[in-house]
Amino acid sequence: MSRHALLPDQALELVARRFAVLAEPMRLRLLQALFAGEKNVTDLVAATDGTQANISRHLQTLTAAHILSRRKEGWQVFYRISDPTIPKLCELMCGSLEKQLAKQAGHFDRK
Amino acid sequence: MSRHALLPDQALELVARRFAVLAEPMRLRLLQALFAGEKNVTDLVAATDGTQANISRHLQTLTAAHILSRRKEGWQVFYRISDPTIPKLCELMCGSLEKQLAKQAGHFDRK
DNA sequence: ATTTTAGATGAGCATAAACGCATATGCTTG
DNA sequence: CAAGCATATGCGTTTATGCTCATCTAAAAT
Repeated sequence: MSRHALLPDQALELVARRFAVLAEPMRLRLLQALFAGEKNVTDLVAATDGTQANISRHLQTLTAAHILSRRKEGWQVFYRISDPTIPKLCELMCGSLEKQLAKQAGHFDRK
Repeated sequence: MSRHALLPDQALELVARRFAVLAEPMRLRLLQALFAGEKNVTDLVAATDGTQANISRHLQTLTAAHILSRRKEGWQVFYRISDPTIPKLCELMCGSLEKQLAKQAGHFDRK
């Protein structure tokens, strides 16, 4: 058994779908806001400067992907990051991007 | 200075765009094929069971994102993974998915 | 030089998803 | 039970992107 068996099509579809959930600036803004901890929808709308309708949809998307979890309290709904690998994933991605940009920037500095 | 400053909109756009590149089953198939090492286009077409035109486009996308690098040798073009964080990223993502699916499966086992 | 083979690219179509607007649901309090 | 606030959702429009078919470029061989 190889350490990295090829994933079947169906699995790749799932992985791709999960990456796609992270491939939206507004959803990344929401995740950033939630890195600090649980927040309700109104706060998230304020923090991300989006419309209530749009934020609500994105929260649904993130929750359906089991990246966020919902908790109702009174008439408010609180969301928090439920998948601990998400922050690491974002950090890795940012690191990769930074290195790449630094290299491109180097093409200008270099004399 | 906080360890996790909020990224500005423009940066989030870049991060989202980079996630989007990984959010395609065919591109993931290509990456999987390339985990084993450098390959030319014909081999990649065979390995992924796609059309030549489509594979070529996806290779462009991955190269433009600085995830792959190109090397021409005679009339062949070889591609290889140039960003070492990509495998880690995929591994993390797969792990996250596995855990999630295992949890869902548990909802059936549990008596 | 012509042919052959590997790879890239342009045009058109189809699908998916994000956004805005309006409206609906659901708690909670008076 | 009525009114009000927090959140969700239906609908239509727009934009982005993947796929196919056909054509094009470039390198190699004859």
